[in-house]
Amino acid sequence: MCGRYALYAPGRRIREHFRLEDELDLEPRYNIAPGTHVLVVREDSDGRRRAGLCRWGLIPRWAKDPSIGSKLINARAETVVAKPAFRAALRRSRCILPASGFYEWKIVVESGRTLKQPFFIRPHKDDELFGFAGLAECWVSPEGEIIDTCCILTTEANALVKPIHDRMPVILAPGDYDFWLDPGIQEPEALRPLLAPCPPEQLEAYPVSPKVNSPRNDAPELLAPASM
DNA sequence: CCAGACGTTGTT
DNA sequence: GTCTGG
DNA sequence: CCAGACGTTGTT
DNA sequence: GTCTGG
Repeated sequence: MCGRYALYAPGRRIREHFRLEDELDLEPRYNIAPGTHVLVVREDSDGRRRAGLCRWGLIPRWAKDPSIGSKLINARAETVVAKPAFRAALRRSRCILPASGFYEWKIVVESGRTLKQPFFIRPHKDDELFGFAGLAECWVSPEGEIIDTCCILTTEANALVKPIHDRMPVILAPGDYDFWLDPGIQEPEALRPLLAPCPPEQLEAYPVSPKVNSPRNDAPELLAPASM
């Protein structure tokens, strides 16, 4: 799955990679957790790519209780087409979440004790960026409060991630960004081929300190390789 | 038909 | 144990 | 994902 | 809003 990630690339790099119209000024983040505001790339009505912020945790339009958002942080690519909670967003409101890397926890049973060892998974190529496939939805509370929300699609783990965890985020090929964001594509089955696990050669993984467990710890040292 | 859920992950 | 918040 | 709270009443 | 279960 994808329940924690990082985005520390300079705004200039993010802009280049995602071909954004506007300047970006972002603080680097090493520990992005659900429930917080995250950067999303969308296509506006003029076909231009725009960056925005959404709360991570999708709240469907029809929800009366926004706390459902804390459960809808991921959508399974294999079943997303059929799920009422994601159906509308998949048709009309796809987005991409820029990332410098993501965390997965490996369950390690050692002398009878169960430990969860966090790993950081990043592009194998230095300075590269990930674009996670995402869905967005705008929720309006009964009092009229507007909340932009999003979630991240997940898929089966590829060969590199599998020893750590059996799920991983959908990492789009840059050549697929346009198609994924195109609001004209309303036939969800046409999007299927984009949602495969990315090639393992594009990734590298290494263990990091359990300091990352604490969602409020956002220090750059979280990226430091740790021994297991 | 209406009522009630609508999700993923991991663990048992 | 289970839900909420970050 | 993990961490941390999880409740009501009455009083300040 | 839309699907599932009764």
